[in-house]
Amino acid sequence: MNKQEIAATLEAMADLMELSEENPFRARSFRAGARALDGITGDLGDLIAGGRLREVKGIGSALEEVIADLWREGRSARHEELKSKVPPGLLEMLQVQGLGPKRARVLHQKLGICDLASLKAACKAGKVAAVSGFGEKSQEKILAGITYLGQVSGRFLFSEAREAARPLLDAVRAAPGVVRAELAGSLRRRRETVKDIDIVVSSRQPAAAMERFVAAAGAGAEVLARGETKTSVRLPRGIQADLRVVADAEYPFALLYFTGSMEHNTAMRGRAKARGFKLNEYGLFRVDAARPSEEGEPIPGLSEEEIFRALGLDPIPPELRENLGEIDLAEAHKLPDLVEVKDLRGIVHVHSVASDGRNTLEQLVEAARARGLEYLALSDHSQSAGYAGGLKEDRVIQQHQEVDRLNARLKGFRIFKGIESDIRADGSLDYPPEVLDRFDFVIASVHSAFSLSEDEQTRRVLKAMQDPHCTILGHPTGRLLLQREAFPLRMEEILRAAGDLGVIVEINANPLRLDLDWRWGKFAREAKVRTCISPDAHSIQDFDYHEIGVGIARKGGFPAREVVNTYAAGDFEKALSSRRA
DNA sequence: GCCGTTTTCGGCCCGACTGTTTTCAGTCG
Repeated sequence: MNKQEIAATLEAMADLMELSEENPFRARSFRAGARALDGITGDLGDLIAGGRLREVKGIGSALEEVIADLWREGRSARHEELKSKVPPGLLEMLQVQGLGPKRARVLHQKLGICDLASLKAACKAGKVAAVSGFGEKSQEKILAGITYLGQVSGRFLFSEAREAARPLLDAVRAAPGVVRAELAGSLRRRRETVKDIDIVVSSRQPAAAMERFVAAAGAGAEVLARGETKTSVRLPRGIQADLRVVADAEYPFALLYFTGSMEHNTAMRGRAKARGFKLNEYGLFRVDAARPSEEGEPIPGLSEEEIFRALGLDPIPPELRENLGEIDLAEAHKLPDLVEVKDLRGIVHVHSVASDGRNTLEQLVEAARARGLEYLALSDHSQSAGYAGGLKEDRVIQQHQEVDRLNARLKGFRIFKGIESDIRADGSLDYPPEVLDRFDFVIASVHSAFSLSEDEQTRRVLKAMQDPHCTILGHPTGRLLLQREAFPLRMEEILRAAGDLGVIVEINANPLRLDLDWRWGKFAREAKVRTCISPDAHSIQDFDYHEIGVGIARKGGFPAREVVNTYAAGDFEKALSSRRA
């Protein structure tokens, strides 16, 4: 098994432990172990062989043994034993919202329910409502949860979620009594995909804010919960949106709490506790050591930044609040500088209607200018991308004439002539050299043969980068998980080669972003890789993906030595040409 | 099961909401 598979197995084992009513803290340890495994840099095999796995915080002797077994044998006796105690279908039942291990177990014992299918049948037959501890409402909720599971995979693209969130946030901000309101959660952290929309608001009239929120969600939305401080709705397109209302004095604490990942928050609370505080979404309290059970003295008037400082930390930007090492960096005053929206000068990797984009070149230029950008690096699909209306040579020439006309007319804005050239299965680019010579830059991307082995895929990409025309390596770790465009690649090798060759590597909407940042960050810095933040935009709306790169790429070298689209147009052009020189 | 500027034993983040109860357990984030 590889590292990811082992982590997933540990999570499954934790579920199984909860289903079989083992010590809940043991289950928690397995979950922590899965996360710890995820955060390991370097080769897991080396750690295991060297007997150094136990040095990883959160992994002790029991987990070490299980992980080593899974790594070497692909199985663990402990896992087999757990599985033998629990019917396999019970695991999938935990995915149903509102159904946890305790109640899943009750249903199994009382009704013999052992999977989603039998659960659905029992609900329809009204048997679930008759079980003690359940009722009509529970039964309905479970049924709705099963239906929902079948409809939605559960995660949404950043741009889609942000678009859905905007009217909700606007409506809440306009509600009477509202002081402050902001997006929180994974949207504020700018994850490429998010599970739900979180909005935090401070208001003197909570009910009014809830009212506006529900109204803005529209008639097609389903209200999932509505209390005094929290309202949850499911929007018609399936995204859940949560609104939390707090008093204004509590706002920074609520924003902090609802922005961080669960792991980050847990770590922050643990840190607060270790320092004699209690941290929750309402405040930071100084705990009296003599009377630890009492509420404690709240520390008034802190901003979000000051909360970090009170805990001995530099303020951690939302994009980093994932508990992947940022707390240690903040303590050591070593947080990296992040690229901000205002740092971006140009937009790279954009498709127009000439291939499979939805906007004309003029529209794209206007949208880029409206965002204050100074240049646009145009890259329609190349000729072998028949599925996407890729450009044959004659259309390339035609497009270049159009770009020349526009550039002559535009003041203070520049369009660069590029192409997203398919990397063929054999690693070659799909135009002859004399055509590739016509472009200011060439993005080489994989769009086919995703099922090649990691070894074959790596060799293929390495070969494409050898071509002197290759300026930029397009979305090297797969474009989007949701579009199933992902492929295995040995990233360290790729980054090293890119550094040596002067090839710019795209960072764009990418489910492996954190791997790039944290796990390979040190390596990439050593390899001196240049990157560009790319939205791989197929429409003006996709420009939002540009902002996913914000907070990722580091100024002056983490993970990249340079982020080329933070440069002015002239320097960007030099960065492009430095490859061919 | 893991961990230790409280501890090698005894803790382990914490609060809201729901549905089912008549004071609370389960679930979620």
